[in-house]
Parts: sequence; structure tokens; C-alpha cells
Amino acid sequence: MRWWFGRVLSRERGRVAICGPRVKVGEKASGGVPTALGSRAAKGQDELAILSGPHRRRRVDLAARSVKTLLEPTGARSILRAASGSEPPVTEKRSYKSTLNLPRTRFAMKANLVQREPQFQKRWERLDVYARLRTRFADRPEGAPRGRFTFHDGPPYANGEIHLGHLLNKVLKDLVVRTRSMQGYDVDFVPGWDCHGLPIEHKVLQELGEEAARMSAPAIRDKCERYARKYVKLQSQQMRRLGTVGNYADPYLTMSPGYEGAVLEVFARLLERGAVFRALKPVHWSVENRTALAEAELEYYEREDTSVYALFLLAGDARLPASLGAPEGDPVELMIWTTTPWTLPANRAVAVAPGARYGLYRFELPGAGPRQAILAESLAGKVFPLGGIEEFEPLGSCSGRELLRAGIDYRHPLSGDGRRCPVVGADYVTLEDGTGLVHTAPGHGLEDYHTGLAHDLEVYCPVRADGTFDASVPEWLRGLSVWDANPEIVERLREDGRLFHAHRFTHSYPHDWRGKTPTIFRATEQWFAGVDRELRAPDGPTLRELALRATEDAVSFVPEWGRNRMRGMLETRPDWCLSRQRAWGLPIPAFYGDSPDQILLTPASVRAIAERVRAEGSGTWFRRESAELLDAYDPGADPDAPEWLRERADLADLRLSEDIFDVWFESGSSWNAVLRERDLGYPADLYLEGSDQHRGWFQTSLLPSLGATGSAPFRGLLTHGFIVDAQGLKMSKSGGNALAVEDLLRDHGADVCRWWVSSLNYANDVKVDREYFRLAGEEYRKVRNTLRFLLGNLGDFDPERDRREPGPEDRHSLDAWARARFDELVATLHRAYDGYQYRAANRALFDFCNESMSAVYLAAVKDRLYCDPPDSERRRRCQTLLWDVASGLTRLLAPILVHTADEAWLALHGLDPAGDACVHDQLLPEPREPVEDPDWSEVMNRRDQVLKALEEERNRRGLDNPLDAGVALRLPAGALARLRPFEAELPDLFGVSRVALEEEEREALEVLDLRGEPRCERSWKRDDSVRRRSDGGWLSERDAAAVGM
RNA sequence: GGGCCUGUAGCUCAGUCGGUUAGAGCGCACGCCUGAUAAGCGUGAGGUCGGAAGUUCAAAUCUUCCCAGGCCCA
Repeated sequence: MRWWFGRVLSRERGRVAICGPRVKVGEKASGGVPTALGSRAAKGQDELAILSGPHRRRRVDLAARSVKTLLEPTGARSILRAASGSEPPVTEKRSYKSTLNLPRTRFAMKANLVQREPQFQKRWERLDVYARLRTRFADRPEGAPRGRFTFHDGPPYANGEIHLGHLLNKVLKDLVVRTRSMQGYDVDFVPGWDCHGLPIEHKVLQELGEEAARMSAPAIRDKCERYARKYVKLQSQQMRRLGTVGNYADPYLTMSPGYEGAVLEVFARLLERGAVFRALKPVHWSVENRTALAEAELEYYEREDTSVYALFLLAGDARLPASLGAPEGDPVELMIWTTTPWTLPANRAVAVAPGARYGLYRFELPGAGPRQAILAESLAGKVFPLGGIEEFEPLGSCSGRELLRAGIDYRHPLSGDGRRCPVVGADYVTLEDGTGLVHTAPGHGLEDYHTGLAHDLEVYCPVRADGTFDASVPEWLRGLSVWDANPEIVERLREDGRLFHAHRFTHSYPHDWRGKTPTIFRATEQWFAGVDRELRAPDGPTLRELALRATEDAVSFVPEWGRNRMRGMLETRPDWCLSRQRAWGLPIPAFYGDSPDQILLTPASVRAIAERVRAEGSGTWFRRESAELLDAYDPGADPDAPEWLRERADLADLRLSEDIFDVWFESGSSWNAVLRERDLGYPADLYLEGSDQHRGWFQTSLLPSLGATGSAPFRGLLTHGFIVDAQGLKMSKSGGNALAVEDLLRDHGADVCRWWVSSLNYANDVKVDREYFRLAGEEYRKVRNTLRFLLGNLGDFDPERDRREPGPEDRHSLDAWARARFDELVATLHRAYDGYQYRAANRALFDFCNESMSAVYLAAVKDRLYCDPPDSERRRRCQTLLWDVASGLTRLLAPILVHTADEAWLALHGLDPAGDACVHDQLLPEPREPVEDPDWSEVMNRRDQVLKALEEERNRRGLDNPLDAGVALRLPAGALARLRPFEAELPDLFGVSRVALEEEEREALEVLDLRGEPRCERSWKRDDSVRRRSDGGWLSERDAAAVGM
């Protein structure tokens, strides 16, 4: 009954709505056609769509009763009657249908992916597809035909559910694994997870609440580990649900003891080569808890502070740019601004913006006489009134750049020893607040610190862990807490005549998330990997030089611009701070003697700890004493052992470092912990991650590897862009534009999601919207239906028995044309898969199914498949082609549509899913040199011509059914001769009943109306052989023979 | 603010060395078929190549600036 709707609707054009998946009951469809109403129709089927109009293709089966209710309001009464079953829609006079070889297959039109995919995944688990891929070449002495392909997984963080970014990344990786596997490589893909680090520790501490303060580090670490394992398990399940293959039974976890030991080994190598050093760096510091804090552990509250405008006196010999108009002999000052007066003792420079304009102003400071001060021109009008100064005289101006060129120094206002400090340039100086001259204290600010590194300033931090000043400051400050020091400093500046203005104000200020007390920025001792230190033997360049050398030509980039990007970052990257002050991580295994400068951290001592960590896990650091930890370490045998240690009687009572490694160092050592320790191949052929990893994992892998082994850990880097919404804006949970992977899988299934991934131009940002998955679903169905048609027509084909090998004499057959298209497809896909061009593969596959097969070839050969005698040569030759295409296409699709391809493979071979055949251990079809008769292109041009002409005749003469038409092609002798060899195939190719080729000087194309001629009741063709046969039916010669007349 | 990247039909994308009338698929419109049927087929409409200026006989393509967006920094 279903077919019949379409027919009627074409008569009742534009009026009728019918059930479908798109439009809700009562809504207006976009074409303006009212949808049908009726609550009964909606029962169990609460959505409606238009059948005539823009959505007419979306149809859904309905019980006849529902249809009646549905259609009534639109007044299509003729439909009602038939739909309610009172009248048969069509009466067949005589049916030869049973004599046809119609398609039959168990490969259903409806994929039902959401239900069936998990069944396939169970099947693959039973077959252990991953293990099969490992062992399938075991009986070949030379192993995999193409050798080994080392593809290394970058570890996602073991926290939360997977999101669209994971979907993109993991499916792309799976495409690499599967295409390379099916090309004949051995690809041992070991997925990994990043397990240590603050986000997990933070979550766990939050869950623990008050209790955390009473728990020991090992107890908290246990909780963290459990947390990480939970999410590894969850994410692993979700990734497998996407149909990805890999060593999920034994993934790598950065928290597993073997991995940790291998990280320490890399660290020992870096120590050996002199790449590691200790230096001061400012961090967020909780005075209350005497600990460093990470950004995530800060909470911002309003706080009242003192804002200070201070005057720094220039050194007497400073030579200012002439354009400033500084009066000869009069002192000149720099006006700076700060909201943290307590950091002024640690001042080491004043920063200016090179591009800004600075002016010199004369003004009267109450009680301190006339003064000359420099500040940003654009801010003078704001700053002077703030200090109650209404009259100020501009003397001249210059650019920040000129100020820098002058190389001026000023006298430190609070040092007491007349220290001189420089004016330096910094690009973060803005002219929004303050004076345009920025007080810079490298020990108390991150930007200041970087400025300090750039200008070789001292990282001076006179503030102790308890927030009080140490002995290096002037006496009146010593021992004061920074909060108490604030008013003292302001007062001191005022007394010295260095205070322009001070006022109280409130601002948002970081506080310790637990104690809710204000934090400070304080430089502490940290471990660094130096990028500009000359390495010890063998070769001696710096890590930066090695990295730039490696990325110049030893590494390939997809897309190529990644090279430029990464090198740009390498050129400017600062030293790598390796240490963190946390509990959940791998300890930096340093020991301290009686004073802080007595440090034990040598390659040999690290290796001794590494062995213990391999055996007991890094938790051992928190449970054992120094003597136990070091029982395998002999200072006497360690040439690097520090002198103080040799002088000690034993290794007992050493203080253990409380630093752990930056997690990036752990994941950045995976080339050692995974590739080398599991013997997967080093360096890897490919790393594949989002383009943010040019600075992240790619770099943190490159630097340790270069330091430790001298070579890059990868030969190729492939990056993909980021997920953005349909408007091209970034995805965010708060923005409400994020899509859940789980929803997508539930609505579309993994194969549709994978088809979508393969269709992307992943080098760019990837726009995502529900609609795109629906479109991917429609393309999927097209591909699936093409497969289904191929399979359906192979139901009676046994390749052993029925194959007819094509010869050169067949080159004018439709089969030859199709074979050429298929050979082309295979070659294109090998090229695309070689170069990770999955979009090109996706397009070629779709076009092949949609155009070459569905629209052209399959449409043309339907007649012979259905109507020729089952075992006839022509039909068997055609089926041979269908078989080769079905078999090849299924394998070409297998890396993308993992479930569907396996289903098709079993259907093609008539195999049971309970058996152990599987498409995924097969190889891709080998590319062949396409052999195609050159005149085919001419034939296809004629086809286009004929189709156009038929369309015109359809509109003009009502010649609707192309089988009611014939075509006469009149051509000059030359052109005719080229077409002649294809003559027998032309009617089917054009879809008409017959084609006549005639010689004539002027080219002409005539469409013949054959409606007056008898029609074969079996093939519906009107060729001139149709006659009444002995059974009383009208049949053509071929059809008569086929039914034995 | 800086580095790298992106912008071509309603949507997703091709577009070679600068060279003919800028192509494809989807979608859309109009039809066909009813023996692939929750399928299949045909024809058609649709573009100031993000904007501006420049180089050139010739620019989607090269240069500069601007706009919008992304990643990474600051």
C-alpha cells in the first residue's frame, strides 16, 4: 500500500500531508502546506511531514485508519477510500513478476544502527579483532606486507565524559589505524590516558570537603587514583562505542608504575645532559597554608587595597630624549602605579610600551615643591586631577621606543642602598589604567617574571613562605607581614616625598579556595628544563636548536602550515617549569640535606628511585623514608653525588622533595614509556591531535625526546581543527550550543557519526550542528541502499560457479565502464588513505555509489538482471562486476562504516554473524591500471544529451515513461563509427526501449514516441520483437525465451 | 595586542602555474517511475569568490589594509 500514496499525491498535488519523521503535528511545514491534523493519527506516531511539497520524500508507514484521520481535513477523499482498504489501488491484468529475478537480500534497507551496532561490537569482542590484526600475518616469515606503522595515541585526560572533540579525534585516529591496517601494515595502536594532575585532585578534594585536611597524602592519592580509573573505564567504553579498535585491554595509563618509572628514566637522561636546573619563579602562594596554588584553586573576592602613584627618581646621569624638553639640572621622575605596595621593595624595573607616547610634566607637589615627572601622555589628564593637581605643564614628549633607546636608569625608592634599576620595554603595558609606566617585580608577578627573563633581571623575592619579609629588606620592613607592610611603605614613600597619591579602593583579588584568605604572588624554587642551555655530550647544542633543526625537515606536517606554527612557538618558548606543588602526581625524586641548597638529584639517584617506582608505584615516595627509598643508591659509585652527601654517614633523615612533575612531562615521555618499552617502534610514524598541541603535547614530547635521545619522537604530525557551532563560534557548555556525544549516538548511531567525521575538512575548524548529522545520515542511507541493491542482485550468484572473467572484447559493455569507474575509485582511495585525506575518500565513495552506480550503471543493468534468464552470459558477466564492486566497495568502506561494512561482508558471503569471518582483517582491493575504451566519454556525453531531450519531450508531448520512447541518433560517418560498438548497450544506458544509429551529415537527435507499439508485459520495453505468445501474453523475444515460450 | 589559520551557491566543499562562461554533492523547485519502495531516476534555478585598494593584457588565485571567526600566546 505504501507505494500507492506517491501516485495519488501526484494528482492531488500540493494539498496533502502525510506521516513522516520531520514535522510535529499541527505545525506548518516550510513549504506552506498545512500538515494534517487529528489526534488519532498522532497516536504512537507523534510527528508528521509533508509528502507533497518540500518534504515530500519523508514518508512513514501508517496504519490505514491513521491515514484516514490524517487526510480527511485536506479533502483528499479518493485517498481515503483506497487507504481504508475498500478498493484495491491497481488491478494487475497479468503478472510476470514471479518470473523475474528480483533482488533479494537479508541486508535490510533500514540499518537500525542504534540497536545493531552494539551487537556487532560484541561480536568483534568475541572475535578479538584487535588481536586478529596483530596475528593475521603471523604465518608469513616477512610479517605484514607493508611492514609496521607506528601510530601513537596522545592521552586524553581521565575526567568527564567524552565530548565532540574526542569523537573527532578518536574517529580520525581510528581511520588511520584501520586504513593502514587494511593497506597491509601492522598497526599496534595502544590508547592512553593522562591520569595525574590538578583537575582530578581538585575534584577529589572538593568531594572530600573538610575531611581532606585530615587525610594523608597517600589517602588522597588513593582517592584520585580511583577517580581516574573510573573515568578511564567510562571513556574507554564510550570510545569503543564509536567503533574504534585498539589495545583497550591493556591501554597505557600515566599513573601506572611502569609508566612512571619510564618517565623518571627520561628525567635522568635530561639531568645527565645538563638540561635540568633549579631557579626562582613566581607562583600563586597561600600564606595561610604555606603552599603554592594553581589557578583552579583560586577564588576571586572583592578586597580593599591601597592604590599608589609613586615617583621614581631618575639617576642623575640619565640622558633623556631631547624632545622631552627636560630642563637642564632639574631632577626628573617616573610616575608609576601599583595596587600592591608591598611588592615595591622587590621592584627591579619599570616597563614602558614602546608604541605609546610619553610626556614630561612640571607640577607642584603639595609640601614638596616643583617636580618634573614622566607618564603616558594620554593618561596625564586623568592622573593629575586624581592627585588633586589641576595645573601641570607639558614640557615635551617622546615615544616609549625613544625612552628605551635612551637607556635610562632610576634609583630604587626603597632599597636603602641606592640601587639603580633600568627602564625596559614590555608589550603588555596598556594605557587603560595607571600611568603607562609599570612597576615590575619579577619575584611577584608572572608578566614581570617574563619581562625579567627577557632583560636578565634578578628574580628577587624578599617574602618568606609565611608572608613576612626576610632579612634582605631595609630594617624597618624586616619580619613584617606583607599586609602590615602596605601602610608602612605608603608612609615611607610619603616621608621621602616619593608619593604622588594614594587612595583606598576595592577590586577583585585571588583568595585561597579553601581558607578564603588572600593569596600573594611569590617566587619559589622550581625545577626547569632549559631550552637554551648547551647540552652535554654527545653534541652540545641547545634543546631549542635541536627542536628547530628537527622541525625544519625531519618531521612532516599535515597540514603543512603546522611546521611554521610550531617553529614560531619553539623560537619564543620560555624554559619549561617542570615542578608543581601538589599531591596527585609523580614526585620529582629530589632529597635535601640540612640546608635548602643541599640537594641530591643525580641521574644515578633518579634511576635508583625509578626502579623502586616501577616495583611499587610512585605512592612509595609518600610512604617510605629516604634510607629505604635510596637503598639501591650508592653515593660512592655516583660521580655526580654532591660533596655534602659523601660527607654524611648515611642516607637516613634526608628531607623528601614535595614537588611533583608537570603532567605534560609525563605525557611528553610516552614515546619512552609506551613506544620504546612496549617495542612498538621509535620514532613513531605519526602523532595526531588538535592543533593546540603544537604548543602542548607535540612540544612536550619533542623536547624530552630530543634531550634524551637526540631525535624527535615522531616522523609525522597531523592536526585537526576545533569544534565550533553552526555560526562558527566556539562550543561551550554555558553557551548552550554543545552537543552530547551520547545524544548523537542515540539518534544516529556510530556509523553515521563516523561518516560525518570522514566527510570533514578537518584541517579547518569543524562546524557542528544536529542538522549535519541528519545530512550525514541521508548520505549514509544512499550508500547503504546502493550496497543493498548490489547484494540483492547477487543472491543467486556463486563466484566459484558463475564468474565470467571479462576480456578485452568486452570493453564496450556497461560492465567495462563500471569496472573502469571502480578501478578509478580504488586508486583514488589508496591515494586518499595514504595522505590522510579522508574527505576525498568520503566524496569519492559517495559519488561512486550515487552517480556511477545508482544513477548510471545500476539503472541501466536492472533490465538484464531482472529479465535475462538467470544463468545467461550477459547476466552473469554483469553479476561478476557486481560481485567485484560489492566486495571491493565493502572493504573500501570498512574503515569508515565499520558496522555496516561488516554486515555487508557477511551478507555478501552468506555468512553467519555467529561465525568468525570479518571484514576488518581483510585487505583493501589492490589498485589496477584502469583500462577504459577512450570513446566512453563520448558515449556518456550522448547520454546527457538524450536525457535532456527526453525531459523536453516529457513536458511537450507527455511522453512520461522513458520506456515509451525510442531514440534516433543521426550522425556523420566518423562519429557514428565511434558509437557503433556501443550500440547494443545504448537503450539500457539511456533508459529507453530502443536506439537507432543512422548516418547523416547534419547531426540530429530525435525522440520517438513508441506508445503505439506493443509493450512487453514482462520487461515493459517496446522493442520491435514484442508479439503475442502462446500463453496469451505480449512478450519480447528475450522475455519469451526467459519464461520458456 | 602578537603568531598561525579560515572565509567561494542556502549548507558542506573542489578550484592545478594568474588564463575559456567559477565546478560538485546535498538542499530547494518542477517532474518521472512504482519490479531498489521509509527506495530509485531526470531536468532546472541558484555565485559581486568576506570587504577595499593595488600589481597585471588578465585576479577566486599575487600584495597591502580592513571585517568576521578559530587555535595558541600575552
